[in-house]
Parts: sequence; C-alpha cells; structure tokens
Amino acid sequence: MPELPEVEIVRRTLAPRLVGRRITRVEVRERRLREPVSRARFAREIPDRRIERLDRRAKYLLVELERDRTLVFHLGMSGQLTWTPRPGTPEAHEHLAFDLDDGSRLRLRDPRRFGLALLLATSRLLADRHFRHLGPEPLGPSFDGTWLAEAAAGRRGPVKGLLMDATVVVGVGNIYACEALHRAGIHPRRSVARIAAPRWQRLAAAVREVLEDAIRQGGTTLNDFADGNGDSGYFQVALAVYGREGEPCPRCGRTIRRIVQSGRSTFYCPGCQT
DNA sequence: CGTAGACCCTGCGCGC
DNA sequence: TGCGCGCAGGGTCTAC
Repeated sequence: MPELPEVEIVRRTLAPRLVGRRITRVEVRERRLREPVSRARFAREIPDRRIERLDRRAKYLLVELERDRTLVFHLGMSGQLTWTPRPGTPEAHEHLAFDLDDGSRLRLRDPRRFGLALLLATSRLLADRHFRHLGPEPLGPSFDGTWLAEAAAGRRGPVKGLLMDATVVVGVGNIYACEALHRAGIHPRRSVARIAAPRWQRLAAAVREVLEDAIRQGGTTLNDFADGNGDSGYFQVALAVYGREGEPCPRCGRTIRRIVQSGRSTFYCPGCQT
C-alpha cells in the first residue's frame, strides 16, 4: 500500500495531533510484525516521553521522542497508522496502541503484518541496519538524472528494477515506478544500459513530479490506504497506467498492458513507452 | 558482485 | 452459497 507519498501524507496528518503530546501508555496486542515487537522495551522506554517531531526517511515514519528515542514505523503493504480523539474499541488487526496525555490514541493496524515498529536511539538512527544502505530521497537535492545514470553504470537489467532499488533511490514502489516510467515515455523492460543522458534526466524529473502530484492529492487509495485521520486519498483517479490493463492510454489512446517483472505486475502503454 | 526468486501474512474478488 | 485460486501498494534473505 504505502509508498513515499502515502507515508508523507500520514506524517503530515498526524503531526498536528501528536507533536507536543506525551505518551502515557503503550499497548502491544500482537507482537508478531515483520520483526517481533519488544514488549518490555516499549513499556519501559516509551511512556512519559514527549513527542518532539515527526519525520520521514524513505517509507519509514519517524516519531522522534525526547531524550534520544525514535519510534520507527513502516506500514508494509497493509499498515494504517491513525489517530482518534478517544480510545474507542480496538479494530481487527489493531496490533499497537499508544495513549496520549490529552486522552487521544494512536493505533497501528496491519492485517498482513508486513509492517514494522521499532524503538531506536535517535543519535544512532541512520547507522541502524534499516537505514544505512538507503539511497537519496527522490524529492531531495541529490537526486537527479546524473545520479540515476551513475547508478546505472555497470548494472544490467530492466529500468523498472533500478527505480525500485532502495540503494539507488528510496520511496518508489510498484505504483509510482509504473507511473514515472509512463510519464518519461520509457518502456519498463528497457535495459538500464540502453538509456542515454537526456532520458535519465526526464526519468528523474518524472519520478519527482509523480510523487509530488500524489502528495498534493492526498496519496493513492486503492483498497485501504488511509491518512492519520482515517481519510482516503484521491490520486488513484489520476493514475495513468497502474491497474488500468485494457483501458486506453490517456496520452496516446493505445491499450494499456500488464506484464510481470520479478513477480510483480507492471502496467505500461505500448504506444508511448519505448 | 548483482540479480532473480522464495518467503513472510491476511483479505478480496472472481470463476466454477 | 461455498470453495479454491490468483492477486495485492514491501522488504529481506538465500541461491545462483
């Protein structure tokens, strides 16, 4: 579910609810996420700490607490992190709950349990194994066509794989890789060795633009994505190719195709993507 | 070294 | 109506 735009939307909608609040209590209802949640550490080190800021790195949401602790969330495929003004009744697959000092609650739901919740020392965050191998942020200053061209040098394989490699650029998942390639007019199977400098520039710009557009539209809700308030996004109506096999390409009218690459669906237009 | 495939898990929609 | 199948937005590990 959540790629960079969706995580960024969750961050922006949660920040005004959480920043400045103190966490009073932690409830671990299910510890079997992608990595086991440490009940003892969560109970010992999270309560009574104030939330100082919300940040994002790649598809990770960073809830920075006072005194050198950061609560790290990854939403996997089906995770939802939502805030409610009152505790209420736990929903199905609600694995974690954090009570705040104003009587509200932050909850993590994740039916598939591919998500992650970690408590790390803020001062050592970027050296942690989850973060140290990550490439540049696509909306940051060091990501451009030159960087993509350098990353492609000496590599083989289809360009879609390069876009989804987090050591090259973070935050781009299956939806936005397909959409960026369509905007750039590049066939997803094209070898990275057969792309010249101008196309790398166009591709980098397309990645940036599609992510920014999606953020502006509140993210993509296909089935179950919700922001921090439980609301859906709107970008799904603007998707040009993803999930649109058999429909006409909005740019050239040719019929959109679906193929499988590395076990995952790729959607593209055979007319305007070469 | 880089790349491909299996795997983790639940829910949904479809065809029969 | 019920069942089995394929499919789903991610990341990591192993085998080649």
